[in-house]
Amino acid sequence: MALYDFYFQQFNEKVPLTNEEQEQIQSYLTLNKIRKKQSFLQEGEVCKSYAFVNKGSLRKYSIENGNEHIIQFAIEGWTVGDLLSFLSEEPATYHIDTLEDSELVLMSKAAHDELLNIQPKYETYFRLLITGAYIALQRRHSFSLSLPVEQRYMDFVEKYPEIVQRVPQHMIASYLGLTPETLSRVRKKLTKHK
Amino acid sequence: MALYDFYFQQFNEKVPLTNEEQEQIQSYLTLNKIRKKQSFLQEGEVCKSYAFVNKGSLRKYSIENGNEHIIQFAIEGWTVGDLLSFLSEEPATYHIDTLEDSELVLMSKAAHDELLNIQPKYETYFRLLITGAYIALQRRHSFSLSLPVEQRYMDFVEKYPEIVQRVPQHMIASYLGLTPETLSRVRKKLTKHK
DNA sequence: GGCTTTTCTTGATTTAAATCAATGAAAAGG
DNA sequence: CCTTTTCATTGATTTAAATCAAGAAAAGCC
Repeated sequence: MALYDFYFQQFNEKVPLTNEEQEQIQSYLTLNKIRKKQSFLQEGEVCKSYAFVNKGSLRKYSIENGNEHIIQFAIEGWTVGDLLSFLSEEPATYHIDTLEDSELVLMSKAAHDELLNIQPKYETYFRLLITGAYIALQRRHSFSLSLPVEQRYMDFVEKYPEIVQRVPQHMIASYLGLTPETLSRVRKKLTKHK
Repeated sequence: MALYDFYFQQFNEKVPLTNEEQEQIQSYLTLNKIRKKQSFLQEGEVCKSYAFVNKGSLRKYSIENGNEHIIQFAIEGWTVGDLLSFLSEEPATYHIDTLEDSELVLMSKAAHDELLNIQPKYETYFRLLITGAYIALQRRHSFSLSLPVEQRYMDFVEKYPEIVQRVPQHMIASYLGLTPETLSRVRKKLTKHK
């Protein structure tokens, strides 16, 4: 079915699959539609599925005494979930919800475990997925330690121009660890010097 | 040989190996001794090997206009390397050097690639290694966005008491994204309220 | 042991960002 | 369409941490 085309397009870029393998893996996937501003995962619940974003956008965040801190955005082609909760089946420490009407391709924990056992290419795909995420996160953390706010914002705009278009500014501020007011002032300064 | 015992002890905790498998993997490893304060990797070089710390300690850091920012410490049982550089064979963006006399178990890129192809258990080991590192980094990044300095320092002390003993305080400050002066004052405040 | 270097602490001052407060603009929703 | 939220900007003030500066303590080395 065309429903999983995008998922397998991304998969094949990492690990090429035969048609049979693709059908095998597809049988473990389910589709899930969620409307805008609905919760996909709440802190304290177990993250039962890992999600690939077919359509729409989500945010992952933590809440620390009333303040939301956005950890990650996910748009089409990205995956999202609370990995620790998913793998260990312990309560999640993050919240995940949709920013727009979304369509998710879900891999349940049971499906994930079984595929790891029976389909080496799935393990390779997952390894590459996590490796990429780790490298990106390390870069991001490193930047947040060493670069001034202006450069961190410019880097974000350059790297994720689509997210800048689709996500409210105050959420990007939260992602960068700033208040909305500060980001507004940073932007003002940057447009002046351009 | 006993030289690799500690490496395989850690490996077996993630993925149990038979003696034959262990010997097979061992034939791809090399041992490396480095004296205190020597470089293991410099920015701009390609990270030719990923290192497991048998003995000693290292730090990974970036330099941004003269300022060092410590990304990671590695003591016995940890692994360290510039993962992006290692996998892509592009120039490293990080520096890595020893803090004490150290002994490293090295896996070269060629060995890594070959083992991934011929020994599924090595792939599983590596997947679990990176998965753990990713989860830990996400937690750390999340804390650095949301927790006040005091709690971040307490969390560090609780999680890595050994590193606190062995590493100069100003490097811990750098790891936490603080100046040495600020960390000194944070510590003073914490001992008072205890 | 004494000398040098590194590390840590403390104080005074500056600076960057948060907070507080208000207004205007845009988007969402009936 | 109008009303209500949500969102972005701007200004004034406060606050936390960086910076600047100096001295004390500890560690490393001939």
